[in-house]
Amino acid sequence: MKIWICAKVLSKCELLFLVCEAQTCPLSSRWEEDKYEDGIKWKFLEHKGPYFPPKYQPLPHDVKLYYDGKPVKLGLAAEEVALFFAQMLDHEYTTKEVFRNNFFRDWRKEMTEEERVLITDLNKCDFGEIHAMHRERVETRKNMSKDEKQVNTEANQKIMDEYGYCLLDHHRERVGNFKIEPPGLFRGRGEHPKQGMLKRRIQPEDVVINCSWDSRFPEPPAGHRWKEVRHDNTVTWLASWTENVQGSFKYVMLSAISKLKGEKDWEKYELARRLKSRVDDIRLQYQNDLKSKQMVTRQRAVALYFIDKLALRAGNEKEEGETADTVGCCSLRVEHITLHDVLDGEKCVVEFDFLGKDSIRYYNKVPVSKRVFKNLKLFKESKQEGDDLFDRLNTAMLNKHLSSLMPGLTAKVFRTYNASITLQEQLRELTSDNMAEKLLSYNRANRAVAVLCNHQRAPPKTFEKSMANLQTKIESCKEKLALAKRELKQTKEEAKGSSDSNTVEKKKKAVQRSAEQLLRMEVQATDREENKQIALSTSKLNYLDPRITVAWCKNMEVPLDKVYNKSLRAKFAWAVEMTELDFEF
DNA sequence: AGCGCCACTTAGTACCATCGTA
DNA sequence: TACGATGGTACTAAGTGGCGCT
Repeated sequence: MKIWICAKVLSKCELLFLVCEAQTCPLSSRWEEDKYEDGIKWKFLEHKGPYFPPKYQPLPHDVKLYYDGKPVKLGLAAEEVALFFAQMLDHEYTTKEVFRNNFFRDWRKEMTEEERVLITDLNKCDFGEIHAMHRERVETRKNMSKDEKQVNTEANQKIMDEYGYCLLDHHRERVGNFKIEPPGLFRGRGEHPKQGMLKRRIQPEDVVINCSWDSRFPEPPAGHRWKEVRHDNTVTWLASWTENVQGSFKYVMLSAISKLKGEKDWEKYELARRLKSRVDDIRLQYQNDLKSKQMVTRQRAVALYFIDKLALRAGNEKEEGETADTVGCCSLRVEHITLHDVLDGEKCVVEFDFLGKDSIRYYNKVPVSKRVFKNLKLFKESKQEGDDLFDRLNTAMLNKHLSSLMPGLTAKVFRTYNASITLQEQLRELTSDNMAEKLLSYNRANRAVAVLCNHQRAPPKTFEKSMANLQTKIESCKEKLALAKRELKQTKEEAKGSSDSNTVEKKKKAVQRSAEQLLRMEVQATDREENKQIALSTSKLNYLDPRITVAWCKNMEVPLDKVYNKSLRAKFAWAVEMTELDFEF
């Protein structure tokens, strides 16, 4: 167990104290149990360990690789890796030079001496037969009967029952990712230099187990041992291993609906709310710092301005050649921004164009203050492509400065703060009375946040088609409405003088119904069009204080399940329970 | 200050179950 | 009943940031 030095204890306690102080609503029941002393995450932890993927099933004897036109029956190890490649043949990945080279290098490592001598050129390998077999298997699986699918579902349920839960401080909690990642070919995002490399099969001997010393330890699979069983209650993971492609750690952790994760999430939003009360001062300060004599301070001020105004990520340094070339704020290079004295009638425009996390492109044209603009010119001066824009700054320095302004403050808190405050403000502006329109308002507010945070998605493959479908429906609904209106008019005339108001009422209702239906569909069409390339889920899940949404739903009389699905409601159970009507972020 | 290690959050996509519709 | 669209979930990569060491 670690020994905690005083300075750290103080800062953490201070933060916790401030967080509790800032909290406006009382915590109820499950969320109310006392906190452990600093750094301790649990007192008791018991679980079944991770679930290992099934071992490799050899190919049927008649399915072979062909090399240079001749059939080759590979040994088990090489065959498994060949199957990984064959399975991906429909994917663009397998045509990429880097992917192919990495794959081939790693594949050859799995070959026997004999195979390695024979197979020296990937282009001479014909995976056709293996690929066809794979396609067939996929097809068979797709065509399984209901009963067969049911058998699968039940088997999965059994695995879930056994491995999907743990005992943490007397509570039964769901485990998030209890399955060990199966072997395969590494699929990085963007132009990843390691794409195609073999991701090794994880053995129990690679896995470290973390649990209570006085719990029933998980059993390793028969004939195996764990790498280690430790009892570290300053961390939350149940099992961990090192992944071979990047050498990074992988963890089995609790699910997002667990108490532990929920509390952490709540603390995150409380921290962001604390920023709300300090942000004016902080902005004033970095505006001032733009004039500093110190270059570092000015760079820090401009970076902070970007992080605050544009919700850029911090931008840690990355090891060159190990990952795709992506950047965040502090790692921006001179080629990522273009300065326009005037652009489209606006002065001092900064044009951003770079790849961010997951190699998602960030493109934006932003008018900035003269002072920021002048500084940027200065930072770019006498530098060339490839040079850091903020050459005197890194995320550690930035965060150190931020934490001196407010305990616990780091760059990412600005994203949480700006996302949540944007949602709250947008909801105030956009709200209307009809249910469909209310939901559109909510989605628009959500969308404003997603745009701010640059949360993108690939347009759904069926987008154009389903849009067209919706349009035809709208057209036919329009006709229906017109017809209903005509009928109403006619009925009205016929009913003149007579006392048949009943039929008129009926027709009126029909018109109203059609009109509502049409509106609903038109709203839906708008919503979907605006959403084409924007992912709402990421901000909903990670950036928007759920209490804003819960309070809005209560105030607007919108059922919560219209905006939060079951898992979101579970994840944000704390907010559902504690949020009052007058909650303000 | 800089680095490596570690733990944890944030991210997009592939896949799957379910639903409404032809 | 078969089908495609849709929403939800599983998966795992890719970030952030703290900490201890040199």
